[in-house]
Amino acid sequence: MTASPTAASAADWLRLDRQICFSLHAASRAFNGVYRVVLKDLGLTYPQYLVMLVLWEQGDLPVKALGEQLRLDSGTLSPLVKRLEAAGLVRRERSARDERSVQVRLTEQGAALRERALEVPRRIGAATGFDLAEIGELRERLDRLTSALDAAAEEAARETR
Amino acid sequence: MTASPTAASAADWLRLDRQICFSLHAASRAFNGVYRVVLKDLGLTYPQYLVMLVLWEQGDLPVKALGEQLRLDSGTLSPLVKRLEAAGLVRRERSARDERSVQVRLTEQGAALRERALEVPRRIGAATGFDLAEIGELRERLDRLTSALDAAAEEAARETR
DNA sequence: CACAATTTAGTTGTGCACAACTAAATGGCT
DNA sequence: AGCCATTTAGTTGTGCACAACTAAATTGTG
Repeated sequence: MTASPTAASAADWLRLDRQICFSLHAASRAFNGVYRVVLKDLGLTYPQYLVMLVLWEQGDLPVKALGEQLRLDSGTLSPLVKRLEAAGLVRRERSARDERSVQVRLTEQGAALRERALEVPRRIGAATGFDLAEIGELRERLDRLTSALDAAAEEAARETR
Repeated sequence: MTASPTAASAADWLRLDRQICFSLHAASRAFNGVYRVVLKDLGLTYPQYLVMLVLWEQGDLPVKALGEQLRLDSGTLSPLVKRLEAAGLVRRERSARDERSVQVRLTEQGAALRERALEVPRRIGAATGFDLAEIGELRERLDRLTSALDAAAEEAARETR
């Protein structure tokens, strides 16, 4: 198996895999890191900021809808939203019509926080040196990658079954 | 930039921020997800796989060097490496020359796992539909983003001090 | 109507990321 | 030599991600 072409190219792929895995992993953590610093002033973590962004944009939503928007399940969202509630930014209210559903509502304080959050993208964007076109292109590529990966996960899971 | 700069453009940036934040966050988790499925056979998590990739490529390393390669600190690596040890894939040995340092060594079993891991990149890569050039380009962009973000985090941290 | 299947949140347990801290060994400096 | 700063791992605590599970309400079907 030493000098055979299959083994060599498989090893090359392993090296490439290390590179791309690492790049994405590092980028994600770097992103998280810079937001952590900027969001510290607002008292938000990065995932909490994502939730607030959705609420600011779309108004009050049930946990279910939040999870769909952000692709997060209740195991992640339930405690996160509770922490937002503890911070006084949202209220959780059982829907009267469907008692299974919990509506997440911005409080005055939560809505007001948006004003301060308007600063955030400027502080990030300005410093990264990426212009709008580049951001858009990167985003398009990442979304394409995500779709492909989701499909691949489906495929891989099917193989295992 | 539009003619009316302040409120409208800040809100626009907030919306863009939501989009790019979400795209990267989602891509990272999708990546994690597809690897989770594929790595299940090997009994590895994604970060554990990253550590093993470095060890396969570069041989035994102290925890310090692993952390530098992967930009992970001891708070993450110490328990992770312990779990790899518990799985029989590595041994941890205090260096005789410098008793502060802990050398992470592949066991026979750990080295042997590489053979099975050679399958992994093919299973991922084939399914994503990205060719080598695209992977390279994406990687270059992500690395540039990471550098910029690291610099931005430095900058932001300096502002706060 | 009765009851099984589905939907919606929440809980529990495992692992990762990171900040803040501790402990021990080392190296440098006077 | 003596001491202090640095280096290297490890520990503790908080929060996120996700799998597997539970509980309760709702919906669909015979």
